[in-house]
Amino acid sequence: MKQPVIIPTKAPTESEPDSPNGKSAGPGAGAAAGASKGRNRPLAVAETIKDWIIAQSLEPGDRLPQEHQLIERLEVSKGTAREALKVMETQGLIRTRTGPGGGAFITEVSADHASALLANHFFFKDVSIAHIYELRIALEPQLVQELAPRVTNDQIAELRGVMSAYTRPPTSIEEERLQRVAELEFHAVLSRYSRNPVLGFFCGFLVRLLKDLAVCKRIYDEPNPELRERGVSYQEQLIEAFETRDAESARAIMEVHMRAAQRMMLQREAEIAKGFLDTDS
Amino acid sequence: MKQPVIIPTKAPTESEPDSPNGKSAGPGAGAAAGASKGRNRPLAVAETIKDWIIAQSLEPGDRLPQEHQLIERLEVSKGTAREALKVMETQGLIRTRTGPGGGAFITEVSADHASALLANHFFFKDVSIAHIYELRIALEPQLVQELAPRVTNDQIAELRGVMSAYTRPPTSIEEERLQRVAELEFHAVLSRYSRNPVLGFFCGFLVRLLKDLAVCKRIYDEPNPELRERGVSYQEQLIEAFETRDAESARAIMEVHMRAAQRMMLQREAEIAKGFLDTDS
DNA sequence: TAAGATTTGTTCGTATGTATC
DNA sequence: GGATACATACGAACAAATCTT
Repeated sequence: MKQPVIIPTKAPTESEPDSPNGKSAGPGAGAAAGASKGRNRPLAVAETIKDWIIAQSLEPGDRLPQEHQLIERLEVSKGTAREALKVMETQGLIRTRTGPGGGAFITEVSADHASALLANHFFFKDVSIAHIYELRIALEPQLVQELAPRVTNDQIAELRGVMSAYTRPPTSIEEERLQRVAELEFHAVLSRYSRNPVLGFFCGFLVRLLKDLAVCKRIYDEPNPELRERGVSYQEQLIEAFETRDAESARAIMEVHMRAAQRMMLQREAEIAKGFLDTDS
Repeated sequence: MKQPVIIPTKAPTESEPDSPNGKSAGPGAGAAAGASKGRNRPLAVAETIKDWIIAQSLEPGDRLPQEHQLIERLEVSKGTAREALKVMETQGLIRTRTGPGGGAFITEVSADHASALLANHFFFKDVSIAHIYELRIALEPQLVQELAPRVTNDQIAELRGVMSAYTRPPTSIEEERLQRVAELEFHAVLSRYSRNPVLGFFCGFLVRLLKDLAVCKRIYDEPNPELRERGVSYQEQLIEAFETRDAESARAIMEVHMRAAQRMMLQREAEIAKGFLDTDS
């Protein structure tokens, strides 16, 4: 029983009234409503198509009308229709295929795609390691607490599989870096198991943000055997708690783990910052 | 000191993973160089333009080259260039203006825009009131705890202004609904004050999600004087805690408030569901 | 107020690449 | 390999918006 909870709606267009001229109406205003004739911008066309999707309760996998049919029914040119489809493709709502039987198909917006779009929002902001860990400490214990009572044996096996990538000490710097990434993958997998889609997405996004940030700041460039060992130890404890379906202890383990990781990451960040000051310009 | 923390990244396309050039790629390098003819998709063009932005450290407000210049330098047709710009506009990275001195300008991706894009990801998922409140309980107390010691008098005044919209009992059903929305606005404003951009965004997004969901489920359609009074009372207490810069009590107040609101929303949700079962087919 | 310049926005006709049969 | 159906790409001409004079 699919329930579309959110009305997609809403183009970003007219956000800021920073231009003080009281220009009114124009094609920009209420374009989406009466898209039958005349002023049709691609965004309005995209909204109209979305309305169709909602009205007809189309689901992922369903196909949209063909390009030339869209052009007919929307009374727009090919270029405009293409731009509208491009908008929807960028939003992750459709995918197009060429060839017979091809066309635009509705797709679920994957977490990956949504993360990439969301990451743009933080591009010009100053996100720090501290910010991310503040949230991981608040959310990941909650995540494993809810997971523990209902985690399946298959899931536990998958987690063990991820862990197997870094149970052995690394033999090279490159392997060290890969192990760090795999360690983060453990948490990414955890977040995918969440029954709360929002919680799962938030946790997964934080991991992604951390990965970008860590790589960007080269925090993973140098070995840190202590962090690795403690990380593995905590994750093994967590698996044990999962096996006994012990929610409370899973939560406690994750909380301790997160706080320890936070301390170490911040310390490392500070060291690197100092290093830059010493050696750099 | 702006620090771009994230590599912007990532088209969803599955076809051609172009050259894995790092962030230090020059303007010339990239997709356009190799494929002057034939193989140039708008997405690749958009990525190339993003690479330019990074390489030249362009910031919000800066202007991109004009359309015809892009066409020249990228060796693509007008339609393709336009589609590429449309992609970036959809992602919220640029805004275009017509007329002399017009063109494509780099913009920060607003929280509103990012929220709208992210909401698409949850469109086909079953997000419930319970899911949202689980996260609000985890995050909003954290938010006000960090806010309390450093909240400004202006901010307190703004919060009072928002509250003034619903301190009086509503005189009509319509006013009742507007008051509920204003009450949510209180939390949206709070989230904007956060020094942690990720925490702020998460809290704001939850409010948005809740608003859509509540409207969708008609939870706000019927009066609920108890919820209103308790909400106002809690918010007044919170303002008091802000005035004394008491972080701990701000956190405690918000936690109690969130749990109370959760109980009431879930109860209301259940009632409505029952009502549907009774009256509906 | 009005005309002109500049730049994006839209449309159309046509050609080409690509996947299926 | 050929035919078909479909998206993808190109370029010229026109329309609309906005700034300047």
